[in-house]
Amino acid sequence: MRKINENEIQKVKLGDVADKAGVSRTTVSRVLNNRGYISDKTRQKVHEAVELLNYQPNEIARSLFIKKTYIIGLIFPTTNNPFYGQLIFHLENICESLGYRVLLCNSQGREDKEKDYLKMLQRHQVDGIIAGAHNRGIEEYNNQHLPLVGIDRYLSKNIPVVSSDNYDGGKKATRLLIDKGCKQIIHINGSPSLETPANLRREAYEDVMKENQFHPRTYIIGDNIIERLFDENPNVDGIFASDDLIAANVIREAKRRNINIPGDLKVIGYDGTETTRILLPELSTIQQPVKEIADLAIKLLMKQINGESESQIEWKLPIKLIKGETT
Amino acid sequence: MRKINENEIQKVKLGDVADKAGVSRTTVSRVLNNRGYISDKTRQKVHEAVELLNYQPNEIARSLFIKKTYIIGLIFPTTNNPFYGQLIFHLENICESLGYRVLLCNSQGREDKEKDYLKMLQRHQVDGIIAGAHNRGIEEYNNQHLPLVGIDRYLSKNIPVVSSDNYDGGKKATRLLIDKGCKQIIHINGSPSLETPANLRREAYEDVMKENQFHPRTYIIGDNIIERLFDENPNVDGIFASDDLIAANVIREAKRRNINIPGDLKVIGYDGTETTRILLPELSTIQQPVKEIADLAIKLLMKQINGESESQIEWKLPIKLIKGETT
DNA sequence: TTGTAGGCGTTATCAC
DNA sequence: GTGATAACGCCTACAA
Repeated sequence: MRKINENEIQKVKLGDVADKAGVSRTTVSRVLNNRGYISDKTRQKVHEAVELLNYQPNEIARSLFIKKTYIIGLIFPTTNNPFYGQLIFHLENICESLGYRVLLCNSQGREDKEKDYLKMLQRHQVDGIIAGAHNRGIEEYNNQHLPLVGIDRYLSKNIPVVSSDNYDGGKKATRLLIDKGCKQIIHINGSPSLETPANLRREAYEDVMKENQFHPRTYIIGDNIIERLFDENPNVDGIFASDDLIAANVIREAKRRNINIPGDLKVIGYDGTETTRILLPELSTIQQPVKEIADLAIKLLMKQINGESESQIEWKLPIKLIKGETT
Repeated sequence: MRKINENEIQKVKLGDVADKAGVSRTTVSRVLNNRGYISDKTRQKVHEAVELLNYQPNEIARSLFIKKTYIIGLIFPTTNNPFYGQLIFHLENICESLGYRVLLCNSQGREDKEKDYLKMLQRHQVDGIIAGAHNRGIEEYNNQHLPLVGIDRYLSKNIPVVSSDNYDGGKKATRLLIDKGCKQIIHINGSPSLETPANLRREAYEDVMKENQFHPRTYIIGDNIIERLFDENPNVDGIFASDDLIAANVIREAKRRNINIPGDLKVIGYDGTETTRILLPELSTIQQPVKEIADLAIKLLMKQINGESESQIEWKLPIKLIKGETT
């Protein structure tokens, strides 16, 4: 960069390199992009000029011309959550290794924000979007001629969804509680109206309960839900929470009520993120294969970006039961 | 968007809107950017055409012309960490409210990655960068004529740094342990060669220990550090960990060794993120004002972006001591 | 009040 | 091998 005057900074551009090297801009471009025939002498002159001026190509101008930004949009509720934090870490990581950058959007589970983000990402000409926000279906996703992948979230009819095997997770969690002798098992989950594959956790819970002649009872996350659960079910002896943070809250409330875990009450969560494993290692949980989910999501997105076809829509990755000390 | 053939999708552009509305591109641009005088009739015609074609301005082309992208680069070690996850959440949030988007970079504490990211962000013409990666000083930050702010991290001589009042935090943590009767207090911290304000936590610890005629002893994070600490200090009765995750690991190891907390050993962490408060609510800790840090960092960055001057370099925000059940 | 023309920094096509 | 030149989609003087 060189200063024009005290306030304005002028970036070095292709033409400056060309002038310095005594060649045309075309030649510089060719050298930098390894295209066509270039004499070694010219190539070297150009490289020297690039070094000397510390030239950085302007990706904006480049993107405009090649109609590709190498930017992927990520729409998730929030990075302030161990599961999404870990997932986004891997997504960004993989993108980086493929030469893509990542535009981050925290939708906070708000439909209006998600729609705005979707528009914004399109205006910025992202090459694709991976979304996992916990919203109801957003019709805007339907008519996008844009590479799209959902994680744990149905976006639209033909958009691939990657998730852990939620049904299997729900089954294993519920069975563990039953095997451990629980008689009154309650499930806590998000609103079933959010059309997410996580609903399968509830379905599995209900199926397994019925198979075993138990009465399923699901509490929907909301204000004071955990206190209410305990108040209304003084004999509850097993709780399957649909994520680890809820499980932690259950454990705290149980402690407050002097309910012994796992003696009087057994608790199992869902997610099994690295953060949870460190902060609450004793929690029994269903661990999602976060990295594998990220890998697959990117793979499916890249297929779309590269115009390759893929007919499978739903992808379920195996979960792992972690037996801790809370069951 | 309209299809040209089966495979190619052509985006709607300004010219298409102009044609549809029967005006020039200039006029459409003026309407959309609210510039100059436009008759109500024309304005309406344009808006109708925009609706009809579902036109989305191409921000890439726009950025190229106005030489501003409204994109901020964020360089942090990883979103897979409660503190950074929460911090990045707030940073993104505030940016969004100001009309800026965020390009996320997980440097993983690797100097090479951080340098690459820095170049990449410049090629993408970001309007500014906020970095908090845990690296040694990277000289590339010196010669950037680019708005820059560090969080808990000295980037370069004249780049503003925002952090919590680490010295005060270290002081309060150490004092709490002393007040609670601990005699052999050990501190665990990252490498002092990382030039981060977090070093002040150690300094404060050492100062307070000396003031009280105690012998300070700091363990540097590394392999099996916690086991070693316990092996080498069987009488340790107080541990001040420089973050909550380490504190959690200490607690786990103590449990494994049947050391009673807080009876035989008192533990205090640092950060006090929302995630920690949920997963490990009993932990005593020093809570950082994460949202305030984010607010201030963005404010300082925007000042630079808008060319306003600001002479203060170091900014320390007040922490809060949380007395839990581990002390 | 609206349109024409030129340029933002890069790349690709076509000459030479 | 290399160099003009015309895009990419948008915005803003300057004209009309």
